[in-house]
Amino acid sequence: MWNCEVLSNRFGDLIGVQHMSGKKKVTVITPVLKRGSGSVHISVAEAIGKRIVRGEFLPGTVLPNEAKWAADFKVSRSAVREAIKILMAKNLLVSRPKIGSRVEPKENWSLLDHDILNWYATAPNREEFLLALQQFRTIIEPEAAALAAVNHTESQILAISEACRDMATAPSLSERTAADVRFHLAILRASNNELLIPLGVIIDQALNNLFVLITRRAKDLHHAQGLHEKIERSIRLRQPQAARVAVRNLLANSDSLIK
Amino acid sequence: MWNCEVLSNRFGDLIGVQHMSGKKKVTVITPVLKRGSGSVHISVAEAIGKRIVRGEFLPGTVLPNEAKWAADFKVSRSAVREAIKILMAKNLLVSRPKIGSRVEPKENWSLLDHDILNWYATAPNREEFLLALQQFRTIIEPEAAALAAVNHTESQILAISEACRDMATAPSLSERTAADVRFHLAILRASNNELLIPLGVIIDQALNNLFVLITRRAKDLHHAQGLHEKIERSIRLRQPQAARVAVRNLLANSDSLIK
DNA sequence: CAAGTTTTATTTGTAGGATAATACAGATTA
DNA sequence: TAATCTGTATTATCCTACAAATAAAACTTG
Repeated sequence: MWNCEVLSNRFGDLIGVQHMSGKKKVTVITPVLKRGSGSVHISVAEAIGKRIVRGEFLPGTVLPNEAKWAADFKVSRSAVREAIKILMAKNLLVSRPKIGSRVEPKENWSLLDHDILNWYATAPNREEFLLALQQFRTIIEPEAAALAAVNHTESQILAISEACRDMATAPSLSERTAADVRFHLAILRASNNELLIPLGVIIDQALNNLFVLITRRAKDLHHAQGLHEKIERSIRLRQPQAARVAVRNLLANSDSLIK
Repeated sequence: MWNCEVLSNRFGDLIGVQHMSGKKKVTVITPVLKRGSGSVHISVAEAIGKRIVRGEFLPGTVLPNEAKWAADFKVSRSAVREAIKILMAKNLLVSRPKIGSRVEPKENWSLLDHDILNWYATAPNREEFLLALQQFRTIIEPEAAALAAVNHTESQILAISEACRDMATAPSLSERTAADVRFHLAILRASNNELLIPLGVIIDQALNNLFVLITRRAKDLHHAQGLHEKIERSIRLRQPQAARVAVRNLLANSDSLIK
């Protein structure tokens, strides 16, 4: 008689089923596919991708072959192949005939990809990850704001100002966070350097991971709002240096909330 | 009687076949697949991806359906589907039943992806693109160098110094460029912020597009070498501010070569 | 025995067909 | 008119079969 325990992490998604026989714990974990949301190949890509990103398959190792994934997940080989193509496109692995799919060195991963960041956020080293995110923001955002102060168009500054107002009037914390993200993305767009725009995923990720830490005290929220408005005004008045400084102040403020 | 003209761009890859009947030029361009290099689905993804990136299918429009692509390229529908999954993974499009594959707004594209960057480099607006690349570098690289000056490990500074020496002793211009790329990537790694590493594709792209513009005069090369060595020394001696300034000088120098 | 050569086995790559699910558009009905 | 049903086009999924590539084993041959 087998005794099965369903494993799940603190984020609530299923990791697998651990089989036990008496006291002997069998190490084989049968992966379980989270069905229902989206199509099958997306779910498979997510399942395999998460396991790679979490370090279950180290760079250089070859994954089980397509037939095995298909059997494990109880899906067709085609679905597995499409999933693997997705992971290939994100440079998590390369696959060659007879060899199989080999996990690429971490350097090649498209870490700035929306999905990979999400998978990464569920990985063990969360604090370290959050600090890297914030450090990245302090590199990008002051300069983006300075560029926005110089280059923004009329409609772009309108978007920034509107997001800033939405932050002030947001009824809930989650809506405030959404407006916050909109605010920073609007600044990236207003920089009018299209290469900066993909970095929005970093901001999105950071703010949505940070907002649980943000203190709900009205005083702090009011202070943060003032910092945002200072950024908005500097950009609107086309003062790049002031914008740079204002963004640095804001980021220093949220950094202080982490530590 | 039909008169066909094979179209190719200045990079030598085939774009399509333009059919002509007398003086009436038919606008339909039959896509041609560049076979031979890599697998079919990769080629298909590249062919479709390039056409999207070049603006042939504007954001919001739906692509021809899978059966049509399969017929046009004379490949199986499975191959087309795998190609489309690749483009989905890079956020160029979303595909849903009954709707088809719709091109995503440009904002969502993973522009920092290696492949997309390459496809982008073959698009019409090259000069603009190069300027955006260089602007991006001036945002990232000074700060990366400053971080590297603070955080680098022993082996990391060794890699930087070695690449710097390789630049000086490189026998050919292409080898010099390769060492140049290695140098800047080594600095990104030495920053020890893993989110910065994916930005290496920007540097790679910039340098490999720039090197055709670089004057071959020995004096200029010697000057550039001095600028690189100044960066190397500042990082090695753990002087972040000096490193920042040195990188800015280098980038200003290469900017002057463009204009 | 050593070194190269051929064969074999394993895995991904490609093809094409069958069926299901989905979502929009238009017809039908209350 | 409004709600519901039905048709239809398209992707989603699954399946089977075969092709191509290549690592490893078996086999020559000097």
